[in-house]
Amino acid sequence: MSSENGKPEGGGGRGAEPPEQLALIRETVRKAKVPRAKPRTWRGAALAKELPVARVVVNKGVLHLDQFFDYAVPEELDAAAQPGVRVRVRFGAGAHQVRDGRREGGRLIDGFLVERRAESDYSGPLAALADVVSPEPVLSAELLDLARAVADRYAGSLADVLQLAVPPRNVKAERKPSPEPLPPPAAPEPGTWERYAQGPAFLAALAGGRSPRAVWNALPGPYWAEELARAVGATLASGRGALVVVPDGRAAGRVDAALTAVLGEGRHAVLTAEAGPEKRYGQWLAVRRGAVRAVVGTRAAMFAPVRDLGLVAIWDDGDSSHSEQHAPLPHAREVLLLRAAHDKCGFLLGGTSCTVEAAQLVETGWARPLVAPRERVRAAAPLVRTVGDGELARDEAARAARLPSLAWQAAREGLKSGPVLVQVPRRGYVPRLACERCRTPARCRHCAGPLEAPEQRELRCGWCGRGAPDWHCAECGSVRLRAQVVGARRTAEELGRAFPAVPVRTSGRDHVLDTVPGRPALVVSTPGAEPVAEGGYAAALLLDGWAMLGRADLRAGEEALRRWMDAASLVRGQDEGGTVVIVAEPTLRPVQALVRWDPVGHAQRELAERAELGFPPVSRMASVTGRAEAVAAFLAAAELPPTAEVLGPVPLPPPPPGAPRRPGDAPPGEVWERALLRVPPGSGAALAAALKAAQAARLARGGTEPVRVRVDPPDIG
DNA sequence: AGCACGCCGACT
DNA sequence: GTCGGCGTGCTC
Repeated sequence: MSSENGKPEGGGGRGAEPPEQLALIRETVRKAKVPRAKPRTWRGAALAKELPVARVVVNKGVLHLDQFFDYAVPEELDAAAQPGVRVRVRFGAGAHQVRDGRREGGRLIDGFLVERRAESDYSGPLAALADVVSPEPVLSAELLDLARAVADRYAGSLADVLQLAVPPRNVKAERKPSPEPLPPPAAPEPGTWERYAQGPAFLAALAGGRSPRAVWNALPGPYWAEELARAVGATLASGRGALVVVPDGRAAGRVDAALTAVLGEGRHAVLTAEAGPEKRYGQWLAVRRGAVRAVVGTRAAMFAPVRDLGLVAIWDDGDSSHSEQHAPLPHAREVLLLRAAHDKCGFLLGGTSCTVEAAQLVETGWARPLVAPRERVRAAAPLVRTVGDGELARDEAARAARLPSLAWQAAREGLKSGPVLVQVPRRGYVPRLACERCRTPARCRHCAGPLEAPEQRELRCGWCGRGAPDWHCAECGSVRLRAQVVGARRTAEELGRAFPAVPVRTSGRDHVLDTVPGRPALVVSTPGAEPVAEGGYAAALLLDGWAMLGRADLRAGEEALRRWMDAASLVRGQDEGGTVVIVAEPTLRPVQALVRWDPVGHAQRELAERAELGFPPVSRMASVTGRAEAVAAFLAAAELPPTAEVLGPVPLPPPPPGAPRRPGDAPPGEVWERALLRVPPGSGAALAAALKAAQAARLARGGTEPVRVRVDPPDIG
């Protein structure tokens, strides 16, 4: 909403006074009334005759420079200096230095020209544009507005968002002409959208040029990609463009194939990191130039400059890859929501599971549910059976072989008719070790970190990396270790031994399989890496129940359910005998939701609970982290909205050494604190603005001490 | 973050 | 007088 165009306050007037009287009078008058300046440059080089002022956003992410700067347009750059082009300008203190009649000082930096104007409201003399990098107008007014809105939403700077939104230039790609745009296709048939009560109506609305908004709970099975493609096709048929954001390259590949099947070649672009910079920029340019009207891609594609947007869609919004890793850490779902609101276009949020945010969109009435009738869900979903602690304890076979007998049974049955999926906890190759006799976890003598035996090699500490060749149990003195958590490879080995006639395949972090054939096989995978099986899996064993629910995180339940459902969706429906066995307490809410195949109900209950407790997404939160004094000083200086509540600050546990540093983590050896700020619905923008202002003021005063501000912090206890 | 300006103390 | 310390503020 708040578009602070140009300078926030007229801080001008006390620049170097011009020598001659007339100018002095003009200057005085201007100070008293509306400040306006004709572009004067230092050596009076010839300027563009029309609109000689260029408003520029400089490519510096620093918050206190988050404003436009005006430059004079020299005559020779007049034609090229169009809104949206990349420019180079002199920027920085000392830019007013005049030596030998030439302006020096100020470094050359990149920026975007956002507007040509007749006058500047800056009172000092304007520097001239140094160069127009390329005539390609990469920053449209729409993209600028979107970037501004995202920056405001996340208390970040426009330049930071633009860095995410506009890919780096590639000369070769820019020189190549984009293909000719094709006329709109005919609207596709609803196809498998018929399975959803409102499915055909949703497509018809898109094809008819309207902008329906839906939260779509997808039936398990492989049709979601094609359904997304049909929604895109319907939008194209209305003469508008469409954008689909998916969590990873695999999903992008599936939607890509589906789009080709539904629309034919040449109608869509794929924007993922996998293509090289030239190809990627070429695709991006084809979209910007209007040569291609449909886009599928991973999170960076959320900013894709699709012309005349009719639909934005996101698949599996609970996947953490939808969170951007660069400042200001925006989330694809929120960016697409901003686009849908601003462009008044259609919106489709789909997934097998359901996030609390998705449930909220339906609850507030902003989006309509797009769901299949209950009996259809029941038939399409596999039969889910649970193995709880009680059963596990009574189960001789489980204790002996680390797998409950129900799981053995399901595997044996399933393998008669097809592949069986085994979902095991992450970090499969590095099992946690414990004393074989008394089960005391094996810890490092120096730092108490967990000991590991990576790939059967020597024992060492997982935190500090020191070797532990002479380990013995501190409790009982035993020198023998056992794996406490059975890793993917170990499970694979054991299952392989149990079913010697069946091939075992693994899929995990560094080796992800895309598909497996429909023949009997054991497919061992970590969450998120499950390959699709031809014809669906006959059964799945979800062995990581305890691990997923053990995390102390607001989202632990939702996240566990999502990963289970993503795996279970690859299993045949119960009408075809598909079975899932999950090792987890059947009384737990997410486990029940899986058994009943009711992710929407689960999300609704979570939402109600969060509303009651004042948790996001009902309230909006932000975190402020840094050293204790820095956080305290920041909070004292910030003029927070009256509705804001400050929680903490509390010490932030230092991440274990060796763990990958994430944004907001303390540097090694420092103890940081974190304060959480909370505002009720409707005050999110005010909170972000206050935080941004406080951070800008701090940085402008030369604050070098790091204080990290994050809107929508993930994993809050 | 740079980088220049400004207002204080010690020097040829 | 003049050089240079670094504290403060600005960048079109």
